[in-house]
Amino acid sequence: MVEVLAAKALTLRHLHWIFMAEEKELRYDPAAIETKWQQRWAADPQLYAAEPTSSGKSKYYVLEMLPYPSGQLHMGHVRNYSIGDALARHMWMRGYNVLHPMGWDAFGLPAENAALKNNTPPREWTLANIAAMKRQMQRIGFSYDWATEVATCLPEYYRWNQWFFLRMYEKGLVYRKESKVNWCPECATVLANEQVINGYCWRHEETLVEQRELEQWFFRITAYVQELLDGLDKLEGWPEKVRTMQRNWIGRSEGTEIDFAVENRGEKIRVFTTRVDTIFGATSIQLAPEHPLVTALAATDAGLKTQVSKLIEEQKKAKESGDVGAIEKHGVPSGRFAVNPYNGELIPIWIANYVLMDYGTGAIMSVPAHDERDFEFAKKYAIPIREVIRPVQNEAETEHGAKLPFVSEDGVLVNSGKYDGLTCAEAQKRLQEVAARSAFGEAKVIFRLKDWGVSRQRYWGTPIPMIHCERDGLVPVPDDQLPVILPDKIEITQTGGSPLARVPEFVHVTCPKCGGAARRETDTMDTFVDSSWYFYRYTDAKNATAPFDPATAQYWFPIDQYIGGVEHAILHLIYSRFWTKVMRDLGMIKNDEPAQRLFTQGMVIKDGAKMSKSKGNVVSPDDMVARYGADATRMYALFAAPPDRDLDWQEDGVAGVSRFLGRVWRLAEKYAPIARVSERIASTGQNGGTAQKLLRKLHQTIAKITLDFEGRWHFNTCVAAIMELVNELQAADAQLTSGEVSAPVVRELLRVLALLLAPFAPYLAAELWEELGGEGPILRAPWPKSDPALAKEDEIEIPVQINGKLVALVRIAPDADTEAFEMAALVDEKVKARVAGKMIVKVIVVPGRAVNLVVK
RNA sequence: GCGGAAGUGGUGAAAUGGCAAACACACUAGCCUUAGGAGCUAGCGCCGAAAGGCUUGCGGGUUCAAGUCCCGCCUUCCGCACCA
Repeated sequence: MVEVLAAKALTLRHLHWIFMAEEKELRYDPAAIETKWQQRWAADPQLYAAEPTSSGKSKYYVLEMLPYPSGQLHMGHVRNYSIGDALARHMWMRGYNVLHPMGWDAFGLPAENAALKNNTPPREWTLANIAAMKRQMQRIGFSYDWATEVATCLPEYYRWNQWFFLRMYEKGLVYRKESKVNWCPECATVLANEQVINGYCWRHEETLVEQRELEQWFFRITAYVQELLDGLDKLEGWPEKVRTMQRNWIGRSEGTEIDFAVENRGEKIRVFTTRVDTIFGATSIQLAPEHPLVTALAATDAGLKTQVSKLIEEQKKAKESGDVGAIEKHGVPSGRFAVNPYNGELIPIWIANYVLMDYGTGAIMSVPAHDERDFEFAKKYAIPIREVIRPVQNEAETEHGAKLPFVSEDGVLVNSGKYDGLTCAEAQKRLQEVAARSAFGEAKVIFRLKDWGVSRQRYWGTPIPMIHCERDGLVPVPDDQLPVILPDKIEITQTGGSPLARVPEFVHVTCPKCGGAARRETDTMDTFVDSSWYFYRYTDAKNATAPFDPATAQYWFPIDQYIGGVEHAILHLIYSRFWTKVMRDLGMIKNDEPAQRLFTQGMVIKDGAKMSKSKGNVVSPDDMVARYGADATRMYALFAAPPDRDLDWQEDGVAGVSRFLGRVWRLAEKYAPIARVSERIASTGQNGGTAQKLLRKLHQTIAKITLDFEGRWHFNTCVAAIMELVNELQAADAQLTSGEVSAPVVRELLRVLALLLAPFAPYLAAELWEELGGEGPILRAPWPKSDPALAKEDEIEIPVQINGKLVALVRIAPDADTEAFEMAALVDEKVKARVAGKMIVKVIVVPGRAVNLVVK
């Protein structure tokens, strides 16, 4: 009895299976198609490999920013990589030698946090995440050459960070100095700026981050500051926004430094000003609370000391809360006076909380009449306000003086002794000359950009290859002892500075110079070091004797197209420009800049907000791929908005793209047999209007998409154009089925459709290509060429306007002459009716576009 | 405050100075059916029964013609900010 029931159940299940199988024939099944092709592609490691530099083809290096291996791709990645992948595939089809690599920015704090939380070693956690994300990328079908894969946490990679560090040390581009760092007392460790959120620790919402002085390693990026600034003008392939952000970050400022002697003391105060022309209006000197002179004065004055530490405290708090501009201006008089070198005037020296020690000289001359902040401060403390610049434009205003503070440089000097009457610009020049001649000042350019602090008191990063010896001081690790391996066995805790300092086997070494006992540096490098040169490593990823081969790098560089998020506009993109210049000066490369063109894609948002766990609006790529397929997911990412704009993720939209791909698939299923017939039966050459119409649309679509890839990158309209083409094919079902459209034309239509889809929906394109009997991988098939003759319309509809208002549409050949256009417009019934009884003053014909009648 | 970008249907959006709303989503109606996250057909900016009129943040301007160019303003987003 049991057996009978079992047999029956089996039969039903069997029937159901057959039934499902039949249904599958009619149904687009992305999972089946994509699994099949994923396996085939995985079995062909050469598919996405670049050819040797001797290939003779033009090279094209397309690069997407490498991800941090968090363990999960997010939609931002999918969008970024879908853009790059479409471009790479297109360039392959255009016959270029394409380098399209991927890697992992694998060092960083999250691995240590995960280690704490899950008791998993950072290395293990990171490598597992890399494996998981690589699987995701392969599932989506991105065309990376995995043979050049780079993971920055592996010794094969980070040994070259150390190597570069030593080369830069030799060139004086690495140095050590005391510096302020963010310190979380709860974590008992240093935090990166990004880990300080409104002055609080990112892990301890209630803990204020402190500033501490520590010995830190620095890269002398300021040695290249002017070149980094000037280079921006030449980076025409970079978004203006990014160039502007970098200019602001570099913050070049031209001005003058002037020494003010301190009355009754031997010292001088050096101030920086961009407005030396206003110096006769200086009615006080303002010092930063941490200025050395203030420290000296406070040392012998307990009362002053208390007040100054209050100012420092205020400044610190403001800095921590991230709202420095909102601080209430506050200061104390030092009781001392300074001498204005131009006129010998004695002016009081104050100490103010709005003056910063780390900009300029930490001291300013205060000119209340011509500076907003000085004005506010002078009002508060009743410091004299002396007007020394009068506006030139307005006579009436000049007589009574301008409204103060008058900050414009569009004026002439007054109350300035022999300089009266000069314009601001003239005065600046003259006053600088005088200062230089009398040796109390000079013209000076200062920058906001500071040297790059690279020390991190953390475990999961590149060990800094230096040794501290009591006899020999700082000793670099010799090249033949590289890499300094990051020890595996380590206990990660949240307390007590550099974790490496607690690994005795790591710390204790013999000094390479004297052979005596010495200690290793236990700080590791900022992870931005890793990402500053990784794209050079891709060109020669397996090199065990050098970071890369210069000749190979020279072939591939500069990167033709770099694609990533705008959040890297400053740090990563300045550091990697700096690194490129350093490598150039080391003689390793010839290019001055890493990337010819940069594209910054928009964010992926959902319900009007950036996707984030806390908002609960995260859409998982895995989920999308499982429901709609990889093709639909990535094609939606390109279709929903132009790539540079923010994209609002709407799942219904993905479903729509998936339905579209289903239509394409069914279309191919239906007509592929007809298309294949053409291989055996000669073309009759008899194609009616429908065939012509379809071919016209086809060639228009080719032209549109080709053009877009060449610069505009509006892939959303490319996808729309393919949809229009498919809609037309579908509307011509009767003619396609009946044979009215000949088999060779059907074949051509489907073949080109597959080619056009290849950059956007590579799985389906490969499937169609195979079904149509295409030769080799579609990726290597030549990109179709648009035939202008076939694309041309024989008749177009153009608007006829009367006084700029649309009144009729007339049909006419697009290449008809001006008279024909005018005639066509004038004979139209609607036009006649509107013109009747009036006078045509003028007829404007824009051939091929419009006719406008000016009528009275 | 400085710098940058953007404002178009119910939604995502499209439009070399020349028919505003292509392509899609959602919605409505109908058909088909293996009742599906399926397919097909049609409709779908606003007002209006229709004819027709109106419509690209607001106000000006240039032009035969402006979503597009120019001037002023408003709003939103992003970056920088007591930078001397």
